[in-house]
Order: sequence, then structure tokens, then C-alpha cells
Amino acid sequence: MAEIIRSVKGTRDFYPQDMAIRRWMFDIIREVSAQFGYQEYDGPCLEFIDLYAAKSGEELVKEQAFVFSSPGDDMLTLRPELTPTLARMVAQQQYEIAFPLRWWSIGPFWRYENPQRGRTREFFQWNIDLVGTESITADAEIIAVAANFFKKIGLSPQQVKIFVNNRRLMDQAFAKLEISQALRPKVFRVVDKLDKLSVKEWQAYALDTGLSEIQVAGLMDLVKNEDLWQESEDLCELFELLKVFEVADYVQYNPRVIRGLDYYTGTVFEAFEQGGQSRAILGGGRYDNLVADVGGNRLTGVGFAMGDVVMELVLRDAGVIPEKLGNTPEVVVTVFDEETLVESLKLALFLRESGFKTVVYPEPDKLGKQFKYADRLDISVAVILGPDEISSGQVAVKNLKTREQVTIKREDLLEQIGEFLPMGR
RNA sequence: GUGCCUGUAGCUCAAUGGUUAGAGCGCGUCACUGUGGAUGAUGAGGUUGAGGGUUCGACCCCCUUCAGGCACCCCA
Repeated sequence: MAEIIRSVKGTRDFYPQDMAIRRWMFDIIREVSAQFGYQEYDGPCLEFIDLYAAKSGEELVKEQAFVFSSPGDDMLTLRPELTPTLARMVAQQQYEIAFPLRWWSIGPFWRYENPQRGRTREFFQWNIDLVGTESITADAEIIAVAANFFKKIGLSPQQVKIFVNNRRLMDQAFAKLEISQALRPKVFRVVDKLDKLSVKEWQAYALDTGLSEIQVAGLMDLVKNEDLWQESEDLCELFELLKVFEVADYVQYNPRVIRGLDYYTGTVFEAFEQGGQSRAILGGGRYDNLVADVGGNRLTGVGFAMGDVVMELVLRDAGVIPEKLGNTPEVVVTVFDEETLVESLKLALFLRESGFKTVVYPEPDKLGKQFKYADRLDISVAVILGPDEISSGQVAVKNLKTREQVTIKREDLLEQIGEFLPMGR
């Protein structure tokens, strides 16, 4: 056998059983998004590199994007994120769109990273945004969308938590500690490290970034202060609203959530798996200048993004992925010989029109082999059509799960199949 | 970019430096000419990732290289 050309590093093959899980997950995303009145959109997977250069910074484009020149010598990139595309699309029609807009999307993205658990080079991301309002209600709604997704997919507040903070609040707190503006991006990273390092390591790391000992001590107090939110009007209002949205049990204040991105200006949030791995599932927040960078008017919004890779890991850990996802055929029609093949095909046609997912064994073969095939495909019902049945206007129906078999009149076939099929098909 | 681990049958894995590299699962055929999963019999399937070295002898030890996994870095 010739050697099989391997798949590209960091990509995934979706066999039918994998695809069924993806479909299931995406359907819930679609359902929740639509339920809140969001409209689906999408952009191209290919964009000019300039689109990202304007906004995302050098490092992302140079080191993590798939960049190449087209035959026409344009510098193109496989989109590493959706936000710049969204910004462009909004800017292009800024006088046409009815604001506030509620848009969502799911599609493939590419980043040239070192693949490892929970991280691939090709992945899917759910993006959802509410653009054109500064109301805190919008922040609450977006968080409620995330919480409702968790609820619907089967993750409880004990299994997953959305941690919320406010960038402005943290900026004020940093100002009180007299941490300079220039140092703050680094300080964000310091804060982010707190849960990963020991106290001593963390202090050393913090001092290393240029903070004074007093500042380090102050910072430590700050990021351990779970009541800090009370100093922020926005957060007080947000938490009240989250109660109204009936998602408060999924949400918790956390002063250590800041998000690396510079463009977040108010509310920031990240959902984490609770317990063992504690992986970040989704993240988002409020931003001030979505479209200004690509030449539009100032527009604020709030949104989040969720990758499918970590999400699926978490769902697996939680054991909430259904065993049966209903992507298998339901009925197999057996074929006795060349003469009866046409009868089998006609019967299958009838079953399909009646709404059953039906396959026909493609050629005459031993019944045993046909059953074995059906069994391998996890098909529940076999319809047996041989010369005896044809001449008597009957049909044999076998429940492959229970081995029960009955011979009935043709007109009773649909009812019989319905009886043999497992519930909830 | 850095570090650790792993590459043996289609899959999951064995095999003190010593005969012809094995097992389970899967696959083919038969027992079974209109009835599957079980059982039994039997068969196919390998350049041990690749290249070099040490050795009387290498799946095993050493070097190089390729690939994969995991962690760090980073995470828009």
C-alpha cells in the first residue's frame, strides 16, 4: 500500500462521529444566538494582511498568522480572528445598518501556533457582538447569552463560571497605586500570572517588571479583593441586571480577570471550567473603538469569542456529550437478488419520502452480511424484501436491536418501523 | 523559539542486546444457499518512522533527521 499523505499539522479530521459532535455544539450556538435575536453573518476567510496590521499589532500578523502572497502578488492571510472583518463590514455600511446591531458568526480561523492539548492551528470560533450602544444592559445581555449557552449545552454553574471585571475600575485602582500608564500592560500580565505562580515567585516576577515593593504589596491586596466591584457603579448595575437575566449563578466577580487586549475599555469577562484543568473557555468585553481604526465613526460595543477546541474538551470532561447524536441511517432495505433489486430501491424511495433515513444494500448478498453491515452502521431497523414477500404483498421488518421480526402488510410498514425505532430519533 | 516524552500490523500495545518480531481488537474465508453481534477453524497483513554508527548479533545502545504528543512562551 502506498503511504498515506499525512494531514497538515494542527488540523483535525472530522469523521462522522466527530462531525456529529460539532454539529450538535454548533446547533446549540445557533439556537442560543437566535433566541436572543442575533443575526448570523460571516466574512471571507481570506483577507489582506493590512486589515490586521492596522489593529492587531505586529506580533500577531508576523508570528501567528498564515501569511502568503497570492498569484497576483497580494499579501493575504487566513483570518486569525474575526473582529477586524466585523469592523470593516460595519464601517462599510455604517449608514445603512440599524444600530444597535446584534450579530453572531461561527467559522474557521487559523493561527500558526504550536499545537497542544486544547490548541490547534485550524479551529472554529463563535463570535457574537452587540454594537452601537453604551448601555450596561448590553453587557449583561452578552454575558447572559454565554450563560444560556452553558445552560443549554448542559454545563452547570458548578462546572463553569463566568468571571467578570471592569477595566476602568482596575485602571483607577492602578492609578491609586501610582502605577504608571506605561507599566500597565505589563502589570496586566503580572495580574494574570497570580494564579499560576507561588506567592514568592509572583512577587519576584512583579518586582522584575519594575514595580516597587509597596506597589507589589498593594497590587496583591487589590487582586485578592473580591469586593472591589462595589466601588464600580457599572459593575453594581451589571450584577443587578444579571439577576434579572436569571444568570447570576453563572457569574462571579474576579479582580484578576483583565484580558490581554488593549482595546477593552469597560466590562471584561472570561469563562473558566471549574475544578481540575480550569481552562479558559471564552472571553470578551466592552470595546470603545471597533471601527475607528478601519476608517469608520466611533462605535462602541460588547462581545465575546469562544473557540471550539477547548469547549469540546470541557464538554468531554463534564460528560455531557450525548451518546446518540442521530446522524446514522435508521432503516436498511435488504436486497435479495438481481430481480428484486428494483423493488428494494422503490421501497427505499417510499421510506425516504415518508421521512426515514434509509439506505439500501447496494447489491444482492447474503442476508447475514447485509445485517452485519447494518449493525456496524448502528442501524435499528431492517426491512427484508424477498420473492416471498413481494408475491404476497407483504414485507418483513426486523428490529436489529432486539432481534424481533414480524411479517406484515405493506400498508402497515411505516407504523411498524416507527415502533421499532428508538425514541427521540 | 525552549524543554520532556513517544514512533513496532489498519487500531491499541507487547517483545533481558540472542531462533523466523507477537497479542488483543479489526479485516477476509469457512462452519451458515433467507437472518447479524457469540463461538471455533483458517487466512491476509511488518523495510520495527528514516539514515548512519557500535556489536558476532540491534525493535532494544549511540548519533543525525523526520513526524507526533505534552508542557513552557504566547494567546488578538
